[in-house]
Amino acid sequence: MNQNDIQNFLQGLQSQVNGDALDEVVACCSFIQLTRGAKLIETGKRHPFLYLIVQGSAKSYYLSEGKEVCTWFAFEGEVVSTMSTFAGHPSNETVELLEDAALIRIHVKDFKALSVNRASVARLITEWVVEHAIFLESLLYLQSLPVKMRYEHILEARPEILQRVSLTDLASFLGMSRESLSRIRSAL
Amino acid sequence: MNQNDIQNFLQGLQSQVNGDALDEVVACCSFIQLTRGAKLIETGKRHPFLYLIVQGSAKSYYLSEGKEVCTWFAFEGEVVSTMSTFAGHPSNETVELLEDAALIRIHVKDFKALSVNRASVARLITEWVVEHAIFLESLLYLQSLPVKMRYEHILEARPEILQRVSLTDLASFLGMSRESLSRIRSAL
DNA sequence: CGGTTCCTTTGACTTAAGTCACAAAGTCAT
DNA sequence: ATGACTTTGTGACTTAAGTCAAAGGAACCG
Repeated sequence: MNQNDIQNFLQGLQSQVNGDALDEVVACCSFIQLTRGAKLIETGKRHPFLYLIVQGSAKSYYLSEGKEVCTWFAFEGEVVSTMSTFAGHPSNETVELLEDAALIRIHVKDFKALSVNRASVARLITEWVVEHAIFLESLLYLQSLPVKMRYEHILEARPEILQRVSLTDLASFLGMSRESLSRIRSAL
Repeated sequence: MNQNDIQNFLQGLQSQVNGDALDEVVACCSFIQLTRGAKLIETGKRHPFLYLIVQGSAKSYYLSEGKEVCTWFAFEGEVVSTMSTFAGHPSNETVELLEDAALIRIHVKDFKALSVNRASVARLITEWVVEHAIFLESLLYLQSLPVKMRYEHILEARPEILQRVSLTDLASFLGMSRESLSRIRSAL
């Protein structure tokens, strides 16, 4: 994947960054390929990159009393980052690839620097962050439901997750035991 | 509270908005006073204002199966908004005053318009949203704990909440029944 | 191909937290 | 104060969901 491919991919995401600003964004992108299990972001470390998934999938999780608590999954076309990356804090979460993946990596510092002079880039950043915050609100809502309804909700809202994620990771994401998820699923 | 007072209050918040940009921000602020129970934002409505609490407190909640689920409390010096306000969507939540309050109201449209030419305002917006997103992450973590630990955590992290919020609202915020909270509390 | 190992299913039992019901204590207006 | 209303506390019981344990399946490797 070269600069041109990256540019096309970014354009496909329908952002409002165009023309010169887009060229400048592309200039802080690089294309990388990593294998299943690779960690994009690690708990406790500052991590200066954002990623865009071209191909593959990832999960984010933190450890609570030794157990993985999965907070989200990401697939093709989605932005992978944690709020810590934007804030410049050490990350609370680990982001790990579920499959071999092709990614566009963006250096946050460069990207933020661009936003100073390019209002369209600043807007893009705000838009991503607002979107992520709304997503987090939806997760809180999800967790407030009884477990069976959590599954039904995700079955409805993000059926693709069920195809690509292990029962163990999905159960952790839904905040229930693997056994409970297995039972809910077998009861159709 | 006049323009000058507003300016001083904003400066006290230590933002990086200064000089002319600050004057422009102040120009889209107005000062209002409302009584306990007033609703700053209502579920299902678009709401074009942000609020800064000068004096008083507020809670945000949504209804789930007829019951209030409280998502946060805000006190003096805090920004009150929902992500829907930033995104321009109808709100998922209702924000209601817990006490009579003095507030600075900011028109989001004006504020956003300012951010186009004032990078410092754009940064401030992003900063607020990032902060809110990190806060939402902490709520998700809170909800993943067993109920007793949730109470202990809040006792540790935000003891002022316990003084100013009813047991009913606190229980709803902590995702447990009033009875459970009452028992946890009486067991010290 | 057979043997590890990992992932999922199923069953029996436990437990954390909720519900229901009622009592006690506060708050407020007349 | 007195009574009406709201908020908080306690007890008995129920239930949703977790834990533990064992057994099938699928995928992985020499």
